[in-house]
Amino acid sequence: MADERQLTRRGRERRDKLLAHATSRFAENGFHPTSVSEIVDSVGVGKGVFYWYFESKDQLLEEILREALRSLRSHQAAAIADAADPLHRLEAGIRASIEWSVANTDVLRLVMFGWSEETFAEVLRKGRDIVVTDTARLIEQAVDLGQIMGGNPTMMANAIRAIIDELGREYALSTRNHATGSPSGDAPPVDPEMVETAVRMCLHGLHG
Amino acid sequence: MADERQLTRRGRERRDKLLAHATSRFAENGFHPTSVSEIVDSVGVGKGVFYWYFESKDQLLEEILREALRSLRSHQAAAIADAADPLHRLEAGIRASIEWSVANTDVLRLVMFGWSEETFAEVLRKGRDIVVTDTARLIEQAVDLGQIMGGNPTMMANAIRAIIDELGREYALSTRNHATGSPSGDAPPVDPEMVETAVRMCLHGLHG
DNA sequence: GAGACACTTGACCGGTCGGTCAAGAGAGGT
DNA sequence: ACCTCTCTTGACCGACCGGTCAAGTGTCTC
Repeated sequence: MADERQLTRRGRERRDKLLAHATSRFAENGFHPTSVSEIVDSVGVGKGVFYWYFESKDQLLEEILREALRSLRSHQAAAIADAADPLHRLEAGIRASIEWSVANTDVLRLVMFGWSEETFAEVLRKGRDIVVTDTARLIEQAVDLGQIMGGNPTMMANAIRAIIDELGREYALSTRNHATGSPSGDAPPVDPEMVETAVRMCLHGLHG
Repeated sequence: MADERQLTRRGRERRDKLLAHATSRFAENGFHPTSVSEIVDSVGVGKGVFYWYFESKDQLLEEILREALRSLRSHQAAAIADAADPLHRLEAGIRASIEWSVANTDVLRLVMFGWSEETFAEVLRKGRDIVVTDTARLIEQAVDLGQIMGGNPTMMANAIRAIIDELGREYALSTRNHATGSPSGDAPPVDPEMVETAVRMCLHGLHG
């Protein structure tokens, strides 16, 4: 598929359906073990359709990863809009990120995979840097206001992202309950204790 | 290869060499894109040799992952032996884990991959649970002694492991400098600021 | 030197996979 | 009715991959 094709509404719907099914199949079986034939079969179309909408299997995954970043950031942006000061914005961002992680466990698995191959790791690095920069900026502001102690903002932001990613995963990858079959958005329950622990660890560490 | 074969010294050396080369090739190219032929070629032996020492490509990766856990735990155990109280043991364990991560960036990439496929994720879950339980026990002890605030020890332990894993990765996966070519143990420099940030985030969070 | 056993070789096999393409089908516009 | 452009089909292809195996070679023991 060329960079940008003129899609009709029917076309856009097909494309989205392929994206959704691919995400769910990849998450369940792994990227390489899932063949393109498997994806198109699960949607019920011929193989050519896939290559009408996507350049290649790799490019499809790259798009899934990029779209995930876009979705996460917009979720964060919406969440921190109301908060007044940097510290509260940080906390709101943390909560929003956890919510997003729990709601997108499929994508989290793909992110894990992505880090294991250079092609995708490059995409993820760029995305990660953007999110970390966002957070680091908030940390700097909070430091300037004397709300928290100083330090290397980038590293601190990375630590926060780490907690979010991994605590989210505790409920995402540990149990094997990612979307079985069709990608129906079954809102998973967010464990409040987990969220509070994550927030507390980000803000106060072990000393609570 | 059967469960346990009687290996001569030469045999054990061959096996180790295959393990090391496989780890480095997997980390550089990804697990699936790296063929068994590529591995044996890089060692300079015939393909049959691989299947003399390992049951399958999958079983090889499982062994790499299990061995990684063993190595990490023994590194941790050695580090916390001297520390007197639980809190200092925690800190020593954190430092040891970061050192290990930075010294084993190749394996870290494989761990990322492992989470993306059920077969390997199962192995990783077991390993992760062991490490988390170790840490959670220390946290409980520290809480009992009033050294830190209470909470869900398992979740807190997960948060700590998260920080370690990810901050370690900042220097492992972000830059593309994993062992190029033969797996020569080139001790990488550990950034002291990174270690201190990680320790501080684990203990005190953003509030420093 | 003969036998036993650890190890090595590399051609070979069945199967799968990503990707192509010639041939059309649908749908809108005029 | 006819053209155009989006979309769909599915057989087909070349490449490659994990794994096998019959036929060896090296090395130790007695």
